[in-house]
Amino acid sequence: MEPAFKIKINRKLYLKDPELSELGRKILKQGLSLILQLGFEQFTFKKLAADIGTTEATVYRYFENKHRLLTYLINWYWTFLEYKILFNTKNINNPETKLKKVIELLSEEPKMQNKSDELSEKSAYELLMLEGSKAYLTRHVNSDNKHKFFKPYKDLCADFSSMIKEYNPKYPFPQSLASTILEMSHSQKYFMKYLPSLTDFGKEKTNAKHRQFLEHLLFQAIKKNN
Amino acid sequence: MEPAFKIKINRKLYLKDPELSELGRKILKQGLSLILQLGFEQFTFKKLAADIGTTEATVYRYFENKHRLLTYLINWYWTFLEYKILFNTKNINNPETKLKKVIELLSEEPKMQNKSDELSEKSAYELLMLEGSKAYLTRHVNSDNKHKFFKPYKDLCADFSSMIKEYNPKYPFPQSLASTILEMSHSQKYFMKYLPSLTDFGKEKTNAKHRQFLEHLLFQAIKKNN
DNA sequence: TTATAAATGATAGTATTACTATTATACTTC
DNA sequence: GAAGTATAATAGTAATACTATCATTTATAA
Repeated sequence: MEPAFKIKINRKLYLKDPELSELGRKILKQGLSLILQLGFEQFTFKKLAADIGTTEATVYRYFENKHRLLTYLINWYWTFLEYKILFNTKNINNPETKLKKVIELLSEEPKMQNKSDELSEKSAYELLMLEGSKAYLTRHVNSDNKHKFFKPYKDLCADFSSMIKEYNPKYPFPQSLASTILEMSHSQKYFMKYLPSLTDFGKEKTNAKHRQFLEHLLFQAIKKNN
Repeated sequence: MEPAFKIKINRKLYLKDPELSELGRKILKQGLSLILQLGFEQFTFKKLAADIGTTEATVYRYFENKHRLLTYLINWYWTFLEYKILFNTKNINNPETKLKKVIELLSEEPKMQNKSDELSEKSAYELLMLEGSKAYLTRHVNSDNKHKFFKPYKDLCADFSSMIKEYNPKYPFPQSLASTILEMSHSQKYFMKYLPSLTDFGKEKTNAKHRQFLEHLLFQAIKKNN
C-alpha cells in the first residue's frame, strides 16, 4: 500500500531543496501544518520561522515566497496521488473496476499517519481541499504554467482521462470530465463540511454518498451505447 | 432581457451602502475592475482610492476590508445570475427545455456593456471565474456563513436543484449536481483559458463544446429509467 | 588537520499593507 | 443660518513581504 519512492518536485519551485536538510523538511511539514491552522492568507514565513525555531531569512533561503511553498506542497500531493492511483490500479484489467477504484481513492479521506519527518498524506489532502485552487488562481498562472508548475496535476488528469477513454473511447470530453471529478472530489468535500446545503450529503460522517455521487456522475457520463 | 430591478445585498457586507452615492458606486465599479486587473492579492484599498481620486480612509468607510468588497461583488453576481435564470426560464414549462436554457445561460459569456454607472455583468462574470472561490475558501467561512453571505449562492443552487428534481424527482443528488455544474461552468472556462490541457476545448473561441460538455454531464446524470 | 566552503543565526532595514484616528472642509437639509 | 453628514487631508501603527550584512556553526575536501 505504501509506495516506496521519493517524490520528485520541480526544481524551480524552491531555491534550495527542502528535502535535503532537517530544517528544510521542517519547513515543509510545519509549513503545511501552519497553513492549515491559519489559512494561507494569514500564514507568514515569520510565523513559520518562529514555529520551527529559526529565522525568517532562513526560510526565504528555501522558498522565494509563500506561494511557491504552497505550490510545492500541492504539487507534492498531486504527484503522490498520481502514484497512489497508478499503484492501486496497476493490476486491474477491467476498465470499469479500474475507474471505480479511482473514485474510491478520490473519495476516501486518508487516515492519520505520523511518520514524523515526512509530509503526511492526510494533511496534504486537507490542504488541497482548503487551499488547492489558490495554487492556480493567480495572475501569474501563465508564468507558473510555463515553469511547468501544473504538470503533476495535468499528468494526474491525463492518467484519469486515459482510463476513461479505455472504458469508452467515444466519449468526447475525457479531460474535462477527469478535471471535473478531481475538482469536485475536493470541493464537494469542502461544501459538505462548511456549506452542506450545497450538497446532498448533509453533515454525514461517512463519505459513502460523496463517493456514490461521483461514481454515478462519472459512469452516467461515459455510458456506452446511447 | 435586461431585468428592471435593484439587486439587494446583505447589509452586513458593507458599513455604508455603496449603491447610495456616486463615490460608493465608483468603489464598486472601479474596485471590480482593479481586482480583475491586479488580482485579488495585489489589490489594495489604497490603489483603489488613488484610482478613483479619493482616500484610503474613505474607502474604509464603505467596506471593512477588501474581502468584504469581494464578497459583495460576488454576491451581486450570484443574485444577478439567479434573477437572470428565473427570468429567462419563467415561461418555459418543459423541464428539459428549462434545464437546457440554464446550461445555455451558464455557458454563454456575457457581452460587453458599459452602462457607465452600473456594475457590468461581463466584469462580474470574469470576477467569479478568476476569484470566485476565494469568497468562501477562507478560515472565516463559518462566521461568514452565519452572516448569510452565501445565501445568494445557496438560493441559486436551490433553484437549479429544484429544476433538476422537476425533471427527475428520483435523482438522488440534485444539490450536489447543481453546485457541480455551477462550479464547473466557471472553472472549466478558467482551465480553457489558462490550462487548456485540463479540458477538451482547446483554446477555442466559442463556448459550444463547453456547453455541450455541461449539458451532456447534466442530462446523463439525471436520465430517467435506468 | 587544517582550510574552505556552505548553511544557519542574529540583526537590521525598507517599502507596502491593512488598518485607525483626528481634524478640517464642503455639501445638504431643515 | 445652524446642524448634521460626507469627504478630504493628514498622520500614525503594527504587521507583511521581503533584502542585506555579517558572524558563527557545521560539513567536506585537500
